[in-house]
Amino acid sequence: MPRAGLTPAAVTAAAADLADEIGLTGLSMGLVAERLGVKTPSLYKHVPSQADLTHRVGVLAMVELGDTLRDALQGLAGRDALAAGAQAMRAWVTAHPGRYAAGNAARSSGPDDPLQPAVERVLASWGAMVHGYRLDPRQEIHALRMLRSVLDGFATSEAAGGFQIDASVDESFAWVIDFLDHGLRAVAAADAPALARS
Amino acid sequence: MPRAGLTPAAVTAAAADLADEIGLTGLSMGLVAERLGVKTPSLYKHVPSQADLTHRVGVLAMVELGDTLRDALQGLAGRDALAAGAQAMRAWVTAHPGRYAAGNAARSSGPDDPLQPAVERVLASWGAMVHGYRLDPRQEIHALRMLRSVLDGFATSEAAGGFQIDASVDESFAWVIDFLDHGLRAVAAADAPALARS
DNA sequence: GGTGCTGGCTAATGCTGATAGCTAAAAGCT
DNA sequence: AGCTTTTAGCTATCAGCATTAGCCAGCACC
Repeated sequence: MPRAGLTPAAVTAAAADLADEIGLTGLSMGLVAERLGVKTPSLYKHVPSQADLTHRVGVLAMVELGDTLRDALQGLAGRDALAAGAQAMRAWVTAHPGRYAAGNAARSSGPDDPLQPAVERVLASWGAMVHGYRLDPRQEIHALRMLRSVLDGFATSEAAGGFQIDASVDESFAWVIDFLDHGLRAVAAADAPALARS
Repeated sequence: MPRAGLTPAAVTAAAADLADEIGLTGLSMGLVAERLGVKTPSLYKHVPSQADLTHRVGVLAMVELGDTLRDALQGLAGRDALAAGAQAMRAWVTAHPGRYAAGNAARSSGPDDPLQPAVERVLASWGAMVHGYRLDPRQEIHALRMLRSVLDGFATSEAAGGFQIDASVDESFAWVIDFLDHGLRAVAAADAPALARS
């Protein structure tokens, strides 16, 4: 019997794919093993536990989301960056709901946990989207938290099938981006005099 | 040995309390039984399965959240309603994270599922908050979805300990409410001429 | 005060995560 | 090539939790 040639990364990737297909809660070691053409105990040669595996899926999710956002924001600022980043985030979460759920559920479990930098990269992208509006620095953190809340809430609600009413979700999303853009521009404009005075 | 006098509602309440304390994922039939001073199999005389129990917790959550929002919005409109409703929602979710998680995870499982009306009551409260701004009716659904996204995203992120940076979450929340209020008023003002014209 | 329902119990099953120990495939060395 | 060492995958097994079966005592109602 030839070897399957698994690696921790391969196991994580299979688990992530499976999580996207059947949901994070439905994930089991048996299904991951079956997907890889291997018996369940073999997985433990590459991954210490199921908890660790889902943690790895969460890290993978944040790394991929960070890459996606970075690519989407290349060379853009202001409204363009907001629209592109938000759309990229929504599309990625819609395509990878299981991964995203794992990423949200993951908590940092040590000083050299790769989750930390991955999350920071995502936050940095959102920060860049906000920073393009040149707000009062003291307000940036609030705007960042709002942006995060909106994007996460929208993506999560959509992925969970929460938008039942018969109205285009695409249209709603565009409306939300528009709303945020106008609002952020208004905040920036209101700050400008104060900054000029100081 | 005297009887414990359990009911489906009592079991659900115990499960909800436990979910708030240890998290929805940590919930187990054994812990619920222990909390009630009973052995595990006894629970099945009142609840058909664990899946059904968590579903009941989700329904309870939506009913309670609906009541909370209805109470908070009594006699308020516009900015006051927005602020009161948002604060009430945030406080309730922070106090009952396990219930809320169950409510979000619950999917309607039949035509006469009490989850449906409970969710609709919550949506109706959010709808009332939005309706107070007198938007173009075609935009209300988008505003409602945005409001839902923001509130859900903010509460979820806070409950998950996602706001790590050393800045007041209270302050951020107040800022967000302010942002939404100004934005919604701007949208209403932009619509007003169009409505007058028609 | 008997009778039927019903809520709680103990015992047992099945599934899933996880460990122990074996074997054979790969990798390295001479 | 042939020998040794490492290690990936296997079978067998255990442990924990959800769930079911079947028994028995408390309580309601006559």
